[in-house]
Amino acid sequence: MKDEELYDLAEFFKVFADSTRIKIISALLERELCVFELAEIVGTTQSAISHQLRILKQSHLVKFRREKTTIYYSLDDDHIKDIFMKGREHIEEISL
Amino acid sequence: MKDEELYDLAEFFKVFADSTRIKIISALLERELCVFELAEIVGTTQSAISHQLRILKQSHLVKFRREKTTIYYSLDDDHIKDIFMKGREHIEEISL
DNA sequence: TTTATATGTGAACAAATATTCATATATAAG
DNA sequence: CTTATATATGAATATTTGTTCACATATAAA
Repeated sequence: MKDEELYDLAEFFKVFADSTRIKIISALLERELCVFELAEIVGTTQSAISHQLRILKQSHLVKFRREKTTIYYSLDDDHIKDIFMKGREHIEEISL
Repeated sequence: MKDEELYDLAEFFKVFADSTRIKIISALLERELCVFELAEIVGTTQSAISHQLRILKQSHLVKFRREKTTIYYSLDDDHIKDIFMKGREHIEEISL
């Protein structure tokens, strides 16, 4: 595998490697949510969420739809859930 | 899911989120390797590899066995390969 | 015990990154 | 056009993190 591909792969995993973003992903596993709701659930500011959503969009982890002034975000891809779950499994197993 | 679990999950993904470590993981998908070999393959110093291997050990991503003065590292868990592969699939799909 | 080889580690520096704050933009309603 | 609401963004700051360098440790052979 080429160095460049491996670099991109590391960049991709960086997106999961932050607790704010992983909380956003976790919340979106349940249902689509707007920025305001995400801020409440995650427990941070609207601005912080918006910054992180930009990263999640750029990495194609979330998609969104607009409804009047509200923008609803949801997970873009089934791989996201798969990877999230595999991570959970690993953590469960090592803590047995 | 609890905040603490989500925090741990983000910590876990941080391990994949660095190009040196992902190169180490990629190399170990093929076969077990010693520190010196890893340094050559990855293209960095023995010290840098050793530092990163410590992180990989702490996260239970690699295991090792000693043979005289040489220490051979290998992947510890099938989840590692699964997660690696899912990441690859995602990247392939978004670049189509 | 001395020497050689392989690996581990602490401190320091540089680079990357998340949040905060203030402000900007976008959409819809009046 | 003005106002209200929801979201986005730029700059600054603080924190985290990876590598380098020098040195320490571990194992085995002489």
